[in-house]
Amino acid sequence: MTEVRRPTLRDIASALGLSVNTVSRALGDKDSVSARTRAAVQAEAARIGYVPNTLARSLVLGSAMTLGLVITNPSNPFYAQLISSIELRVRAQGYSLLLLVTDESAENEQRATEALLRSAVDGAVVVPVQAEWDHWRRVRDSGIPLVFVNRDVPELDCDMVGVDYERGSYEATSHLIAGGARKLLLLEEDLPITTTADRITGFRRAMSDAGLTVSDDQVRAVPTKRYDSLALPWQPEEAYRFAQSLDLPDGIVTGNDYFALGLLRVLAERGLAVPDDVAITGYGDHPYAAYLQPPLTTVRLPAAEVGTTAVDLLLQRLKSATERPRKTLIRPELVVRASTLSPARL
Amino acid sequence: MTEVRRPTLRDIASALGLSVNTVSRALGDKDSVSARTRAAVQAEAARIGYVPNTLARSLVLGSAMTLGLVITNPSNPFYAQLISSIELRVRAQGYSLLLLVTDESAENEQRATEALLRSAVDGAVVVPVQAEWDHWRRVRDSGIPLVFVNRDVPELDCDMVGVDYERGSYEATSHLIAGGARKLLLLEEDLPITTTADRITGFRRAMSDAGLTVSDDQVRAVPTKRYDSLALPWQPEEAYRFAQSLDLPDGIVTGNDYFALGLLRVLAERGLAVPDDVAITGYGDHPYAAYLQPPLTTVRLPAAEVGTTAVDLLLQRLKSATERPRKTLIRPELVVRASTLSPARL
DNA sequence: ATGAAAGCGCTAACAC
DNA sequence: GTGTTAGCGCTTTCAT
Repeated sequence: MTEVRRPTLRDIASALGLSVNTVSRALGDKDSVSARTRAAVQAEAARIGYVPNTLARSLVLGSAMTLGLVITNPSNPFYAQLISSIELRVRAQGYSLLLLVTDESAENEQRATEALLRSAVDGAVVVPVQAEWDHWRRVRDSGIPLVFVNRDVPELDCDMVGVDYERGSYEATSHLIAGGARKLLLLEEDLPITTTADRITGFRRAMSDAGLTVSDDQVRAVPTKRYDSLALPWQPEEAYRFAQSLDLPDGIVTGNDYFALGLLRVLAERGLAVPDDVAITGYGDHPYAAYLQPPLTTVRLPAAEVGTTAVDLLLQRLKSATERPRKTLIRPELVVRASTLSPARL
Repeated sequence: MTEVRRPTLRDIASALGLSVNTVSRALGDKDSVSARTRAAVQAEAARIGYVPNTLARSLVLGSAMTLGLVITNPSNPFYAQLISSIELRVRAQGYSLLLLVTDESAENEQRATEALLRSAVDGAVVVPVQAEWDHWRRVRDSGIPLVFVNRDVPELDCDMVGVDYERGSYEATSHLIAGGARKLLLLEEDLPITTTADRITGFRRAMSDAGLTVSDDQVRAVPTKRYDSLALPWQPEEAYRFAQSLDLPDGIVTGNDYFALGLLRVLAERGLAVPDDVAITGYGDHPYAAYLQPPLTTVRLPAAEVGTTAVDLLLQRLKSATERPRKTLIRPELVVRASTLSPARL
């Protein structure tokens, strides 16, 4: 492999006996360059394979045309879809995307903010760890707009796009109650994040609206291994172990599909029928949910819509920093399948 | 939000009555600056919240300390893990990561190479679409080292890290044969990529080694929707539909876990027992595989190892461009579960 | 140990 | 239309 010096504007200029400036305009501006010159420049550029140096361009323009994406865990299917939709939109708008993975670690997040500052991104889409936020204030204060996604940092008053987790949970719970369940259980993640808290709220509200009371042992957190995005932060395994020692009710709402998966095994082992003995709902509508035995009723998350909206908000914010921050919650959709469809109960 | 000018070396210099140069060295170099000056500079830098401008630095140094990752589909769990492991390693080495999603589209890939060239990345880890490769030659020839991952582009003679898909498929097939299956079927993706081809080879070889012949209708491609990374390129649904009209054998090897999922439903609907009537294997060991009914025998892919190795190869290549390209295949692991464990047959 | 000067590749003023 | 000049923020000679 030979060490190659990349062609610059100067190479084109000297080959054609023009000034660097003229070449620059010929390649960029609409007018202020004769058609002949422009054609000659473009021909020469193509011939030697000229590619503009974004670094130099960014330095003078003060913008790198780069956005940051700070995300906790790509192995979570919801976030994977988010990455795809965000990358798609960002690229369509002519920006590049810098990816930073935090693994639910505040320390990693802190380092990520430093990287964002150094790289001088024009803005960032952030799934915050929600443990600390002073470093985010620093980013915002240095003029880099942020859009929080999926979880908010209300202290900072930035744009935010999320999912109405409370509503999803409310609907799943109400659906179970409508199906005849009375003794309900909520199995949640033990992460200190608002998504989890919102689902708990939704569960409680649905119970309350149905005239049912909720005792403390009806809302349970499944112990979770953390800080390892090479695996998922939650596993069917953990829910399986946890549920083995559980006094099972007639309806279970879970905070994610993986929990439902572990649960299904426990129920099978105990010889309980789903949904006739116990009806269950998942959360996330992962690709396998429809193909479980029985197919899983679950809450479908609008990942692509969330991602796209986040990028659009960010780009708008880049144009006008003055508008007030907007908080958007996108409504998830309850997908009813056989794990809750118990004709016997209706 | 106030428009903020980021502090520069000059701000520190003028505040302290020093030259920009001295400040630069105080912040960087080991020596050649008095301890007093260095302390003063660092104090002032911290006070005003100085963050070096990577753009300017990169421009003069000729390296942006950025690597590219060009990947087809983050929603594929294998690639999601790859992204995590690569980002982790890249960041640990002080580099930033530019993410580009191609969605299995040659056109997107072409555009991705332009972005890589413009951004002047120091190198790139690439999961190639394998449809065209002239644009990759151009990237390599302009001095940007590439490491191909999971799929190779042999025409270009770059470093490559992959998975020994043939071996995984060989082992899965041999395992089914050892379990008593004689009439076997391979259900594969219909993507024109080497991973699929390699699995087919492994299947054929295992059959041949067992003295079994393979007719053309024993290797089938499941029709696949493509070009939409917001969803997966393959779905249980597709395999389900396809398998409905299939003459079922006593053992089925699938090219990914999603196919196995669709298959399980078909078998259940036909009243066939797994593994007693039909034994099946998946490919990928997705998080749900162990929790299916029955738990799925499948081939676990060493995603993290592949990702880490790829980054290490790339960084080595950045140091010495002269060594010969290395091709590494990492061995996957057959994970045996109940979908193939049929005591009755042994 | 510190400063002055040059330049990375590009674009934006301003002349002509 | 095109060229000249200046400068983005930083690092690297080379003086002092």
